[in-house]
Amino acid sequence: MTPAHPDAAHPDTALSDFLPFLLFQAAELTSRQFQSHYQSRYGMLRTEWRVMFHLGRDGSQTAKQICNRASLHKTKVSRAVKALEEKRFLFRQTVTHDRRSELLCLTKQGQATFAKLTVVAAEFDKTFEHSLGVQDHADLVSTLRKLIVMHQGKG
Amino acid sequence: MTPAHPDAAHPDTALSDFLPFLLFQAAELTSRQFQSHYQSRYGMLRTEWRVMFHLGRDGSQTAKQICNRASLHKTKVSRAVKALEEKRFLFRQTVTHDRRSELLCLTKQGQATFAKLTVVAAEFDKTFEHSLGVQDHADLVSTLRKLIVMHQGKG
DNA sequence: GCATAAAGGTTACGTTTGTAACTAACAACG
DNA sequence: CGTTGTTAGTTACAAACGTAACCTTTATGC
Repeated sequence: MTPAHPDAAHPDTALSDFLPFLLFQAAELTSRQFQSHYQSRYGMLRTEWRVMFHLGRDGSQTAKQICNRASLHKTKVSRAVKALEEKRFLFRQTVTHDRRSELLCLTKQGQATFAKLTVVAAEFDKTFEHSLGVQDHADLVSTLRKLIVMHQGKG
Repeated sequence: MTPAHPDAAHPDTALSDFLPFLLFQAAELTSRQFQSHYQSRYGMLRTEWRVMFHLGRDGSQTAKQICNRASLHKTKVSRAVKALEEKRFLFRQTVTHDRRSELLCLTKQGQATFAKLTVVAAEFDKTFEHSLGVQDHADLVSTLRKLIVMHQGKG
């Protein structure tokens, strides 16, 4: 249909693909497909769902911890927390020994919503396992984890 | 250091991780690290570099084709093209048989910049190959390509 | 041919984002 | 203690983004 490489110079050193682009594209396409589940039903934004996921999975924690674990910028987290708070999905609990940071906790409603979304997310994840195969899916997750750890803290 | 899972309910069905998040995190961390190469030296934005990459790799093509191949929204591409044009990295060529779309072509300067950036990108990609191992790196690329193809056109 | 619909792009507008500056609380050191 | 520096988090502002509306040009139906 589309003629490939109409006028590109293709030396042997050419880059057939750039990993960051592939990652971005895969992330974007898969994220978009799941978006409707939290956006239309609960009015949540992507970052809000991400923050909720971390709170639901790892339990109450400070904003800073979420930043580190999810590689999210602190202003992004700050705004998502505010939004989730206004929607009564989480509340803040002051930590006695350090009043700079607050412990973020899911409310009953937040926990319930997390539970529902997690079920859908797990099903969504299953579709990857199904289409890629269990082994390739596991390998992908494992490799991505390595990549993330390696690039953590490199600014 | 940080106590894990202070108060999370963890049934067997719990989702240990969500693939879209892993993809996003990996994409974000790796993209950010490469950003300086095109941003500080050439004043390019991420989407501009992406558009230039596609033009350099696959040759002159229309905006629509870039949208499809890179999974980028048409307004994003439109703005990136405009910016690249103003920086004299590309020019537009009207296609005789269909005056709605224009063929986007890299200028000499654009080609030169692409060539330089591609070398750095290839080196950057090599670091992945080195840290993950050749086989795992190849598997990752292959799996990501499958994922992308599968989710292409699912809106 | 003329009306209608659809495709390729651009523009307008409101929302989201990132950078930088800021506040408040703690830590270190004299 | 008091000064200085650092950390957690918020806010201000400008840049970038997505949705929807728009303008052209091409395709379709009659």
